[in-house]
Amino acid sequence: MAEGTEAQGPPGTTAAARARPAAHAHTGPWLAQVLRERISAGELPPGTKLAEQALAEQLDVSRNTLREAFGTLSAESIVERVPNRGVFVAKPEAEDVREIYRVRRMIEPAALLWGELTEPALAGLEEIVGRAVAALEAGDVPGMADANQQLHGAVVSLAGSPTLSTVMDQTLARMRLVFNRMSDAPDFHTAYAERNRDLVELLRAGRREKAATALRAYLDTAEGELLDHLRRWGR
Amino acid sequence: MAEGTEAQGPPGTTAAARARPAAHAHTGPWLAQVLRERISAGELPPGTKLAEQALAEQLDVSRNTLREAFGTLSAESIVERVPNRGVFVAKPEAEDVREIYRVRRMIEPAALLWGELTEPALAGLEEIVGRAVAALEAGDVPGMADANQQLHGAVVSLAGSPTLSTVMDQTLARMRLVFNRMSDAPDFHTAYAERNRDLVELLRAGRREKAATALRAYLDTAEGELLDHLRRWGR
DNA sequence: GGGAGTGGATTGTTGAACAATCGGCTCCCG
DNA sequence: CGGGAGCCGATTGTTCAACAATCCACTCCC
Repeated sequence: MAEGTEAQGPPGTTAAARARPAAHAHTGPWLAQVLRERISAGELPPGTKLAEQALAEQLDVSRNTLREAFGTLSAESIVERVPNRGVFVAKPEAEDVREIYRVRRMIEPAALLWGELTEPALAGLEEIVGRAVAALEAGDVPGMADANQQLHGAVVSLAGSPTLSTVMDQTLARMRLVFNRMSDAPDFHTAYAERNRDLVELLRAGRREKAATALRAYLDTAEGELLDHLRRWGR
Repeated sequence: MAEGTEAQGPPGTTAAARARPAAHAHTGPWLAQVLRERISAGELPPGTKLAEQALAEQLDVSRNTLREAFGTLSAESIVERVPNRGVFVAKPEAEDVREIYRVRRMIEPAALLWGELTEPALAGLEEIVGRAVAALEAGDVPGMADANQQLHGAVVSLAGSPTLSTVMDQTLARMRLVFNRMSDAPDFHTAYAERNRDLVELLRAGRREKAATALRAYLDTAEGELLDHLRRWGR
């Protein structure tokens, strides 16, 4: 998994320089996306220092442009900026986990209660649940994690609000950081596939309040387990 | 209200250069804040083009630093960046108003339903309502607008989540842009002071579901009126 | 009168320079 | 031998100046 999917390549004509959208258009956002992917993928684990000069020449962009990308990522809490010290890949603590779940406990049930339950949206949710169950039976843990995140993202998208979907995406990115912190990630998602299925069935039946309540309980226990594992395993 | 509160002054020794936090620490965020205030205050009305070179020398910062501030503001949807064309003060259209209310209709009632109703929080809400009523009786329209925004911000802060509070702050900033678009702002807020009072009373009585439902209805009508006025007066 | 072509202005990006600050090292002193 | 003050190198924060790419408006030609 080292080549092919990753858009490696800066503007210049040097080393690994290919597949960049265009020379004179948005290198900043492109760069931010590259870093996002590398961080989510687990290389650049939490706590890693991102030195400006080194990274700039490795990615073959100017220090200025790299700085712009840092600004974006720091606004997303994916990266932490310490004045005069540098930027580091965010290293979520217990408080960060609590904040993540505070957000999720608000916007996910809200979307269930008040979002627009169109037929295609419901079908989409069921499709995702199907994939999660398939991954479960195949023992494909990363696949389950993926499907799980997609499901919760799809739930929020019921609200029909790009703003809230963005917030949820960023929150899920922070979740990935939390998982990256725990080197031995137990199969957190195994137990949740079933819960997700029940959730979508409640939605299909139109029982929104019940679904919202169940989701809140679900998020409560998930937060608790995560905090436990963080206490025991996370440094 | 032209001097004293505004932190005018860049790094150099030139013209209006005073009261800057520190030379070698965060001019970017400081600059973003200056622009935010100028935009919210109504100078730099929606649609204004923010030319890099002109603004840079007027504020006595480098074009690079100004660019960083633009990045921040564009992430907040306060400013719109058009590639190779420049940045403009955001000019909210009907769709933007709908998006604003989609967000508010989710997170405000959610905070009412599931936020933590501490005694000091309730007292804070009541205090804001008091100020709004006072402003109403004094005919102080800007004061009412202020209190109104503060109230809704305080509602969301019941969720206890910095992330959601930030989202709400940015959403309220976009609301201010909408009002700035409508040169003849009628007394939108007059009718809402009373509704706000009822809302807080319901909360005090512990009737959260009722409060949430009322707030959603409130937001619906507010959105409708805003869209009407935008159709008739906007542009 | 309408459309292609051209010139000027503005943005996107880079590179290098300098000041400020931090961390670690050495050296001195008790 | 231990501990703290002071210095040095490395990194970050900010600015300046240059160049390429793009767009807008104007002119000119048909």
